[in-house]
Amino acid sequence: MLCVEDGRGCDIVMRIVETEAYLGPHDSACHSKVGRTPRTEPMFGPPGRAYVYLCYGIHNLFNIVTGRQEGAAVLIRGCEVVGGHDRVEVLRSGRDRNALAGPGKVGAVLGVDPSWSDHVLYRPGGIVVRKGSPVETIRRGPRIGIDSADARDRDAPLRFAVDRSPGVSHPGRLL
DNA sequence: CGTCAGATGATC
DNA sequence: ATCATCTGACGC
Repeated sequence: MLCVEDGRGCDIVMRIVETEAYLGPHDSACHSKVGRTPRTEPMFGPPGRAYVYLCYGIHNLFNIVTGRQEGAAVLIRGCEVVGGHDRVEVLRSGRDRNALAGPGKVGAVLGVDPSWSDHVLYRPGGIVVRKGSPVETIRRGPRIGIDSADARDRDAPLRFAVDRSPGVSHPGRLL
């Protein structure tokens, strides 16, 4: 679960339904492959924090840093909005009420930009990650949009999605 | 259903 | 030059 606490009683709550794993410098699809730079530095920091970057000059993609100092992170690719719909609807152009299928949409609703990198996600305030309920079926498949990676990394099934959730992008590319 | 172009800007 | 995307426009 992902909670946005704007401090005005209009919090947004969303269920994470699609993710991708980026394993570290040895993963040719992972940003940390270039080593420590101003942009990738957050990935080498402590886990449980955010890594946000601007993608294609338009979309801010939201990641959760996972490894200790290893440059690993999880990209949040899809969510279902379960609370604060009124707040969200204004921000979205899509028609499906609570489905945020695609990392750019998730980032837009979260209202993040790269200045959110390093934000602590396990304490109240701003954006908080909470434990959700167990899920019936999780499907997996290759990651999306990483064609320039080595074939081995490109084909690795490191994308995970809740079966039949409307918040999952590219459902046809799951195994 | 599929593919494709264009928008758009930080990065190294 | 590259790029972890989205949308709308096509064609089948």
